[in-house]
Amino acid sequence: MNIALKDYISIFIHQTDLKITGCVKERLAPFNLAPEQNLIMMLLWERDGRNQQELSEQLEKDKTNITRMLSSLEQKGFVKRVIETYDRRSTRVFLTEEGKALECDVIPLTDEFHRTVTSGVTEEELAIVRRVLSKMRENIK
Amino acid sequence: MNIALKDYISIFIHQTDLKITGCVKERLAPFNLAPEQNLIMMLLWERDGRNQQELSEQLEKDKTNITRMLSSLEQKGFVKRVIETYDRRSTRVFLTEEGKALECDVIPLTDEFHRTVTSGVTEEELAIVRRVLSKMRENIK
DNA sequence: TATACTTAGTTGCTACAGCAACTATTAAAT
DNA sequence: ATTTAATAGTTGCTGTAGCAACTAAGTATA
Repeated sequence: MNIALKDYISIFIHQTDLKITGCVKERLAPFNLAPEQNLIMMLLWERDGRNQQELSEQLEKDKTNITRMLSSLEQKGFVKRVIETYDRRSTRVFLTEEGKALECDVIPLTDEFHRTVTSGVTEEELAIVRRVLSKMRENIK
Repeated sequence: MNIALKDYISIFIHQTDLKITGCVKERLAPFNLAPEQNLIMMLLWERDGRNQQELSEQLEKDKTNITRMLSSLEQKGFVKRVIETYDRRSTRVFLTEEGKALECDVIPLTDEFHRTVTSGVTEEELAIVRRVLSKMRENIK
């Protein structure tokens, strides 16, 4: 092979992402939350009553994913969907009491995970990583 | 929100990975190859006759993924599976003529994509990104 | 040799991920 | 006012991704 697989930075990023997501999944499992479901919850803990459109934009995800993740979260009893009165196409997503209660357990966990992941990495290095990844996104836009 | 979603480097990496993979998917679509299927093909172009165990290790993927991706590649006519005579549990994976023929189209494409992604990024920056991502993997091992 | 352990691969399950096509509803244009 | 556009969300499809449990086959041990 002219270029080894690991030399493709895209593959390196991809595999790193998988490891990280796998670890997050493990840590969230006790709370019956999947990683991406947790991102929705984080947005709702900040402010609930958002519609799916907004969640889709904030998470840069296809709206179909949002639909399905919310169905799961609703089934678990963490959120409820309410049809918007003034525009019946739109649904607003609210936290249940159970969903609200998760925050105090999960936020410390994600913050602690962030510290674990970045331990031994300087602020400068982290800034460079952010800048380079942003540049890469620009490059393929 | 105390920490915005984008401030979690894990999420930033994840979203970057999704953008990159999405772009790779588009570019490979004309060749009827999905991104991860292409990784298998790259290993086979280098040397075919590998067994699924080896592909699994090289790609750091669960063996179930390998099984399913190979089924798809086999159905497309790019590879064929042959049961190993000396150990009938093992199957060796070989390229078909059609599979071999893809190489000369796809390798230049992936190399060009790599150049596109990394354009405007210095070798030093790239080295830092690799080092930091490796460190992160270590941190959660 | 018979039993237990190990290994290679498959199948079933859940969770993303995004495209295409669909319904329902609202807004805009003629 | 009626037709047309656009918008919000859902469903069906294919492709990852990994765990658990399984079959089949080979190895080790009593």
